[in-house]
Amino acid sequence: MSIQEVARRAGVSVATVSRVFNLPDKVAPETRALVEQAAQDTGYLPNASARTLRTQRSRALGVVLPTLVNPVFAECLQGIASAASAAGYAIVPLTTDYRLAHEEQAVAKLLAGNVDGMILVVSDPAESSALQRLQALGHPYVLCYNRHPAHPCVSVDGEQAVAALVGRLVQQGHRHITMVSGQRAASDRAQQRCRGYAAGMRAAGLSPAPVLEVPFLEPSQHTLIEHLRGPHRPTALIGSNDLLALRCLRAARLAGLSVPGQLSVVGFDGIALGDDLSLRLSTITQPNAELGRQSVEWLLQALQEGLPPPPSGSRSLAHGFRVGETCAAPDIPHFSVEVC
Amino acid sequence: MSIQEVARRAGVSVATVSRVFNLPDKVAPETRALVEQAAQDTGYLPNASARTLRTQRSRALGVVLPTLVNPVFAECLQGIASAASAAGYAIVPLTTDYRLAHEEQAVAKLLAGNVDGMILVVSDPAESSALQRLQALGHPYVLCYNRHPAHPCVSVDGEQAVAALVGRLVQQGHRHITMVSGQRAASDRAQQRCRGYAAGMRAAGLSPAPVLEVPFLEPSQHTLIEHLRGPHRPTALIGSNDLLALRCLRAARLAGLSVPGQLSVVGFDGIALGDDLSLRLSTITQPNAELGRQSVEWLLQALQEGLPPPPSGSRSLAHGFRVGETCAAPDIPHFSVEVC
DNA sequence: CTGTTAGCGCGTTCAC
DNA sequence: GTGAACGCGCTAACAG
Repeated sequence: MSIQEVARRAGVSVATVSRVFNLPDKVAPETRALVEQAAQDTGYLPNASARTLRTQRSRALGVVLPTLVNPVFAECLQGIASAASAAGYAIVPLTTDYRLAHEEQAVAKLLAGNVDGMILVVSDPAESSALQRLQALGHPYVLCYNRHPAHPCVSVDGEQAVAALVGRLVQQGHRHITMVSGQRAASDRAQQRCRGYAAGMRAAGLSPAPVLEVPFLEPSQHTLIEHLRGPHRPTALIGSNDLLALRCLRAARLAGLSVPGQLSVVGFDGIALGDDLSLRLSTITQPNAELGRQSVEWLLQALQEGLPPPPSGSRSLAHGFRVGETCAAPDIPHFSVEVC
Repeated sequence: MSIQEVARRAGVSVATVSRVFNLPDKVAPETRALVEQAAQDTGYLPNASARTLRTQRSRALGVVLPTLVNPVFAECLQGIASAASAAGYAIVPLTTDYRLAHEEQAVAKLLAGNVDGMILVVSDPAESSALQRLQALGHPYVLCYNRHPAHPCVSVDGEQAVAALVGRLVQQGHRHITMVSGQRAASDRAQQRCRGYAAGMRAAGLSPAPVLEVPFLEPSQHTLIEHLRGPHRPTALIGSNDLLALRCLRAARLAGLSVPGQLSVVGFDGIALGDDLSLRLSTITQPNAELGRQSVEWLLQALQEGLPPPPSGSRSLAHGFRVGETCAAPDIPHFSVEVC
């Protein structure tokens, strides 16, 4: 079922068949009908590889993500997938499991795979050799979630969001707020959120506590519980992402603390699942699917214009705040008593 | 950076360059080194489309899933992705949003996209015209999660799993158990699980209650809460999937029932997130990533052998049971008193 | 409006 | 062990 066969059956040349599929109005209605009929009969579908080889466009986008197991990225990929699909593009996702080496491999594979462009979530744009390669090659790409002045990014300002959140918590009566993060410097996002925490605390006239680092990949509540039982027990915990916030909630329970009475917990990400929990997770929400969608749209637009998306076109999407049920004024402001 | 360029720089013919990449031992070590050097210098990567066009193999697998937002499928896709990647295959995922029409479109797109084979999760194999098409074409594919004698499937026996679960609940003292499902007949999986419920109840000498259908896509607790406040309040709820179970948990809270004291809740799927909740979700676990992995392996093996995976090769993977913290013996067996 | 033809980059016979 | 040449299926110039 090649174009040849269809041409033969329709009694026309291959060029005409090609036109019917690519420039339909350049062909007479009658012949077009003829060709379409023949195509129907044979179940003909233009061969993507041949078309790609000839046009040098694959209509495929590469996507590089840390993992699909974190719903944030699954939601984002869903946004990417539907936007791409709507535009007639296929996507080729590759996950890195947060490993730097995998980032490079992924980019190499996609480059060899003839994708027209790539959307990636890297752990840290500043450290990524894969990105340098892309940039050097002039290959079109957009970063998603990442923020860096030298790269085209679609992201949310996590620093400002967390700073604002801290202000909100302070206004609610919280004074002892701990930031909980995954492995230090694991990602630029985590770093930015931690910076926002520090900035927010200082803006409120409080001194930032050290960031509590917990192993993100293995599910260990140990560090958290210890911290919650320690002498400097906070009244609020900010999870650097929603998955960490969930872990905080569990740690609170294991430590015998009531939420949000004795301990408030707030996350960051706005995964859909958080809204369906027994206690709806309070969190800073990101428009995850929309981040993906806009990345696709920008990338496709750039492809059409023939040059890679410029860093100067980077955009920040607005975050939101889901009030939820895991955050409230502290029951007994046991520390603020001293302050007053 | 085509094969031509490399050949020129290495002072050999294109055929030799090709051999270096495909049949390395068919070329003299010295010339090979020469070519490899030239390839390094130019950053040459064999063009995937040209190779596909020539060999009629794309080394790409299509994947059709309902959605990525349900972690079950995200976990499965992760398994598919890593297995495929390890074998040197790319994947092209397409989501259907549980829409039958999208299933056909997805299959059509993948067919046109020259994938070597497909892995799909359809809503119901018996009703799927997309599958018929695949089968008629003799195109290699494997169903994942679905179960149907006429198709090659990698799945878990949900019917038996739920039946066993009911037995377990009864043994714990539960007599009034309600099955909670999404839109009726939404999927063969849901149907099988409901059958398992009925079978389990009858095996325990109890009469199955009508399945409680709740709108799965919109988050509405209304139906559930009403049921929990009704005269025939059950002591245990079985969610047809983990997301529904989470909703049950929330409904319990809104209805003022304690879990697992007044109400036990058990899910089905074993999503990773369930294990990280304040109350660890009790659930029937499926090896989601493994389901994906095995689908890939079977499919690739079949591709190598040159014929589509046969329905007779279908395999059931073992399920597990996560004890969790949302299921226990009923506090006050208020109904079973009458029974005794 | 339609047909002829030349490659896109590669793998694979065949000679040598 | 290596090279020359053909064709995978398609699109884009160019003729007509």
